Amino acid sequence: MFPDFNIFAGKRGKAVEEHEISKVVVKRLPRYYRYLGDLLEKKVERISSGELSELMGVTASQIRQDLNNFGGFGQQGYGYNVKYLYNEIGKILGLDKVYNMIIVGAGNLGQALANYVKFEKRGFWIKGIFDVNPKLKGRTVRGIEIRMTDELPQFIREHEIQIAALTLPKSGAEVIAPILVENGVKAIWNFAHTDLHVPPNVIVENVHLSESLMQLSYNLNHLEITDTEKN
Amino acid sequence: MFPDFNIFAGKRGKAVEEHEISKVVVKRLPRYYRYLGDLLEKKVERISSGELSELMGVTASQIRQDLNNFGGFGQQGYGYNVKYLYNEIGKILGLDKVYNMIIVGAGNLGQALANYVKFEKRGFWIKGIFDVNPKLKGRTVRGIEIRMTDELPQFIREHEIQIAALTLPKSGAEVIAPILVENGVKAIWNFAHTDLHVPPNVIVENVHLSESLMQLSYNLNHLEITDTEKN
DNA sequence: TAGATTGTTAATCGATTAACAATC
DNA sequence: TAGATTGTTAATCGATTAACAATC
Repeated sequence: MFPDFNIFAGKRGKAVEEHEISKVVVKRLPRYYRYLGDLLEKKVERISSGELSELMGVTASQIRQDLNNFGGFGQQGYGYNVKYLYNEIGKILGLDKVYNMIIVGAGNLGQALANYVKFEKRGFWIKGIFDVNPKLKGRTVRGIEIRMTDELPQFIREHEIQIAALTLPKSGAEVIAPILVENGVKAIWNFAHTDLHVPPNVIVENVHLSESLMQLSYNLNHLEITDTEKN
Repeated sequence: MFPDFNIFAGKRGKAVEEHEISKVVVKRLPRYYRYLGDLLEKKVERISSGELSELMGVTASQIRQDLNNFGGFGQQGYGYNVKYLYNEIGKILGLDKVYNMIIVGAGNLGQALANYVKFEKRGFWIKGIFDVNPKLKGRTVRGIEIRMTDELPQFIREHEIQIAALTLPKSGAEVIAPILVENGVKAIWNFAHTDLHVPPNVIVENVHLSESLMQLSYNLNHLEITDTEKN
């Protein structure tokens, strides 16, 4: 009754042409990916933008617009094949590839990242952990030896590291970032409380935890009047 | 030569009236706060929207528009007094208050948060750490004892906990969230890979690390053509 | 085929930038 | 006062939502 899965395979040709995708769309893709992954686990085969919109609390229009930035993944009268769409978004996000990654800063946060096994499942391989503190030298986290930061240049080159997570204090991060870039790191996942200055061909993705907590605190203090009055 | 600092004190009256501030403005406030804090440390007394815009890489217009959502903090011909503006944004963000906080999930990430001393400096006091794993019972992190989650209801009530950081796996987080809410927690800092469903008067601030890494990976794979061709 | 739902265009809404009069 | 810079209005730009023809 519903069209065969294979018909989807041919559709991708359409999407090849490149155009700049807005940041806000890119930000929503991982969430689509997560919901589709959950649906896949529940053995859901197909879903319409309407159903997905209800599930995710966004408009169906937005879902269709977002997806059509990358090509026509759906089918009129049918909706979207969950598995196919999941895989396609995975490819768009670059999750079909493998990345060599290091963690610089072996404190609690760095170790938390190192221990987060799921990253490796998604193709992000942690090849090394570095710190400035000589006391940590030689210790291991999940089998990965902690090295000193003076070994960084050689290590990055030898292991073709593309991604570095920076879980150091501000001052350390600012010293280390240029070293990473000089030796070929293409993307920095920055947990330090500072805006790193890097060449335009290097990606910086910031995770500013204290800023996130401040947003929470703002919202806690600015609940809708009707709610604050209830108390 | 420049007007006395005290003249600023009277300006706040203007800002009292309430209107809904857009999410994107609120998101920028902590960054302003960070830059102003840095300027303060450098003993900078005053700054114009033009100078700040250059420092931060945003337009002066945006800075002035953002600030004027909350009132007139500047002075024509002078600019903004750094210390005053820093304090005012702090108040807007609710950083002049004190919050009782717990961490639920004593894994690496939970411990990383517990060890992050700066939160306490900003008024976020960590009163307890909880986990489901009985092996962790009684251990301490930075002097704070790890308790079992069945103690949560009583603890939240007794210590008037307003904020809970959820550093548990998805399934645990979904079970714990309603318990937190029932017992009076007003805001959840959610690190679990799931969208929590809570009543509208409860704040949820999400930190989805894997989604952040996916954004990085997207950007790594979609650099400007000119850059990718260079290689 | 008829019904459902996409892909896409057009309308609306909101956010950013520009411009400038007000004013310190 | 004259110069500088804000606060704010108006213009532009971009993102979201609505609507519907295309089509499976």
